Amino acid sequence: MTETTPANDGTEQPGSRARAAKAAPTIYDIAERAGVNPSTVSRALSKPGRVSAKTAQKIMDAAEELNYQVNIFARALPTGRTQTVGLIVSDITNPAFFDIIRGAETAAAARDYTLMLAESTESAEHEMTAARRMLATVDALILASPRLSDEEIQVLAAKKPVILVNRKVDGVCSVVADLEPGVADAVRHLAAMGHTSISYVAGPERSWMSKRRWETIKARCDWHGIALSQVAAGVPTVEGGRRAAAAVRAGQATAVFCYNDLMAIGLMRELQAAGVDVPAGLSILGFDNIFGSDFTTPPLSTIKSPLHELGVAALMQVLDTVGAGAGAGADSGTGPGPGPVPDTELVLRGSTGAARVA
Amino acid sequence: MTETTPANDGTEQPGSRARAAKAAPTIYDIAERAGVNPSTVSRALSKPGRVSAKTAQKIMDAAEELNYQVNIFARALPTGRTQTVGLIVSDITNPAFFDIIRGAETAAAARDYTLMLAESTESAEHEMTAARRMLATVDALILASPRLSDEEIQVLAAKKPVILVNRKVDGVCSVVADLEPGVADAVRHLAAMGHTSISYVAGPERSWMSKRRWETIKARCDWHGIALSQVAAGVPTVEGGRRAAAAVRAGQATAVFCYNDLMAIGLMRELQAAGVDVPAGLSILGFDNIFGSDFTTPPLSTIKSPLHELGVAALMQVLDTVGAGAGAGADSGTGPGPGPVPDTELVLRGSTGAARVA
DNA sequence: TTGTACGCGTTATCAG
DNA sequence: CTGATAACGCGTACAA
Repeated sequence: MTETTPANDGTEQPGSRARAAKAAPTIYDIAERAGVNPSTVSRALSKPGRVSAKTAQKIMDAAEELNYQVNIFARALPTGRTQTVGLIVSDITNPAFFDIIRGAETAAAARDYTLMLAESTESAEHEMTAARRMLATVDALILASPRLSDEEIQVLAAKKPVILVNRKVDGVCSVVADLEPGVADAVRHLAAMGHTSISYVAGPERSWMSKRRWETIKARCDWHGIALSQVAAGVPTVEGGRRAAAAVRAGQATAVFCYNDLMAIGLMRELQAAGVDVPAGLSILGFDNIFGSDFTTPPLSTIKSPLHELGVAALMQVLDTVGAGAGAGADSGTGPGPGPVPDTELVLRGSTGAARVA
Repeated sequence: MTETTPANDGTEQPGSRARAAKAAPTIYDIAERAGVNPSTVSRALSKPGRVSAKTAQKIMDAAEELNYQVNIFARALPTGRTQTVGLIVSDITNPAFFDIIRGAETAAAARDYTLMLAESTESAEHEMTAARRMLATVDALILASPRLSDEEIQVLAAKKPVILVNRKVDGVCSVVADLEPGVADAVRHLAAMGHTSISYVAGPERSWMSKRRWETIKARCDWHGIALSQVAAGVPTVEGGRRAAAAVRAGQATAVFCYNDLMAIGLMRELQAAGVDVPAGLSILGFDNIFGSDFTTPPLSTIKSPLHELGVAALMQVLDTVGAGAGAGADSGTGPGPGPVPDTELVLRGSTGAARVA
C-alpha cells in the first residue's frame, strides 16, 4: 500500500484542507514525476553523492518544477533536527540586543537556519516559559543576558545545547567579551582627569553582567586608589537611569559608571533637567555603545561591547555543537570555529571630563 | 580574548547524543500510566470536553507527573498547524521595527504562539528567501515594510495567510496607520510658521510607504499652496540621511520631511556638522518617533506611528484568519477582532521652527 | 545504486 | 464516551 497518495493532479481535494492552492508537493510527487522511488528522492535531496548523477539530476529538475520545499516538521520527526535555533533576550527594545539579534540572525541565515525569537521582559518566569516552549522546537538555544538562576539554566542545558551570552554558568557554554580592556582604560582616564570618587549605578539584581561590571570596575579603582560606591539596583532602562538621579546627586562621586547606556542616558537627561552640567558637574559613562548613545548632548562616553560579534559567535558555536553542516559558505573566511570575539573598548565622547573641585 | 567555556561538568556523555535523560514522554507513556488508550489521551489534551471528567483528570495527572510536553512536530504533521508565525522585517537594527517586533512577540506569546524572525536587509531577494524558508514552518506570515513586488506577495499569500504592515497589496490583508492626521497637523504647523517651500527626502525606491508618505505630504502641501520637492531616494538609515544633506542644501526648501527618523537624524547631524542651524536655518521632520529621536539636539520633531499597536494588530488579525483559539485572554479588553489601529500623530519637538527669511 | 517497509508522535476516522 | 487503526511526510535500516 505504498501508493496510497490521493489523486493529486489538479483535481479537487474533498473536504479537509483546501486553503493552500494545492497541497504542498511531497517527495512522493517528485518521485512519481521523476519515475523513481520516494526514498531515492529523499537520499538525493539530503545526502548528495549517494545517488547516481543522472537520477539525481532528474530528481532535482522535478523538485524544481514542482517548487518543492522540504517539510521540516516531517523531517524533524525521525531526525529530531529542525534547522532552527532559539534566541531569548531580556528586552527586545534595548538597542544593545538588536545588534546581537542581527548577528545571530545573519549567521543563522548563512547556515540555512532560522531564528526563533522571544523575550523575557526581564522576568525569570517569562524566560522559563519561553525557553520551555522553544525547547520542543529548536535544535539549540541562545540565552542573552538570562535572568534565570544557574540551576534553571543547567536544567535547560541538559536537554538541548545552550549557549549563554554575557553570562557564565558552570558546565554551560558561553560567550562573553572581556571587560578588562575597556574598563581599565576608562578608569585610567578618569584617574588622569582627577576623579577620586566614583559611583556605579547597578542594573537588575539578578543580572550576572551587572555584578561582573561592578567587580571589574572595583578592581581597577582599587588599583588606582579611587573610592567606588554603588547606587541601588534598578531596571536597566532609560527610566531606571532617571530614577537613579537622586541617589547619584546625594553621593559625592564626581563620575559615575552606569550598568548600560540606556541607564546612562536616562541619568544624564534627568540630571541635566535638574540643572547639573555634564561633564563639568559630573562625568557619566555607560556600557555597550548602543544606537543613539552618540545622539545625546554631550554624546555619551561608553565602553563598547562587540554586540554583533557576540551574536554571531554564539550562533556559530552552538551550531557547531549541534554539528550543523552544509553552510552556504559565502563568508566562511573566518575559518572553522566561531573565532574570537573582540574585547570591549573605551569610546571617549563628551560626557566625561575633569573632576569638579569639591 | 573570548572566554568560551566548554560544557564540562562531572557526568560525561559518551559519543553522539545521549543528552536528553530519557526520550521525551509521549501520549503512549501517559496512556499507559492512566490506563487508557493513546487516542483518548490525545482527545483529552487537545479538545477539552470530549472526554469524561474522570478520565480527563487521570490523564492530566499522569501528564503532569511525566512532565509531558506535546511534540509540535508530530502534531504539525496531520494538522499542518505549528503554533508559529513568521515575521520578516527589512532591517532589524531600525528601532522602528523593534516596537513592531515586540508588539507581535507579546501578542503571540499571549496566544501561546511563537515568533520566527528574519530580516531582509532591504533586499527583495533576501526577503523572498526568508519567506520561502518560513512558509514551510509557520501558520502565518507577517511582512513588515516588505520590499517584494505586489505579485510576489500575492504568490506568498496564496499559500499561507499573510498580513502586511505598512503596505497595501490587492487582495492581501494589511494594517496601516492613517498618515493623514499626523501629516495634516505637520504641514499646517509648517505653514503657520511661514514655510512656503518644503522638501521630502525619500526612502528606498521600492518602498510603498515612502511613496505613500510623499503623496500624503504632497496633497496637504497643495492644499496649503506650499511648494514640495523631492530629494532622490536613498537607504533609510542614518547614513542615508547624511548622504542626502548636500542635495537638501542645494535646494531652497526651508523645511524638510524625511522618510523616517533615522534619515532625519542623519540629515540633521550632517547639516549641523556643516554649520547649518536647526531649526533656524532649516526645519526637519521625521516619521515614526523611534527610540532616540528625542536624544538629539534639538530633539527631533516627528510624526509618530503606532508601531507597537501595529505589531499587535498584525499578529491578532493574522491569527484570527488562521482560527487560533485558546488565547490566555489576559488583555482581551479590545474585544473580538484586532481593534482599530491608532492614527499617526504629530510630535512637535525642537527641530522645527519659523522659516528662515530668504 | 535503488526499492521495500517501518517508525517517528500526533490527530482523525471510524467502530464499538 | 472510548478503543483501534490509518494517515501525515520523511529518514533509514535492510534487502535486492
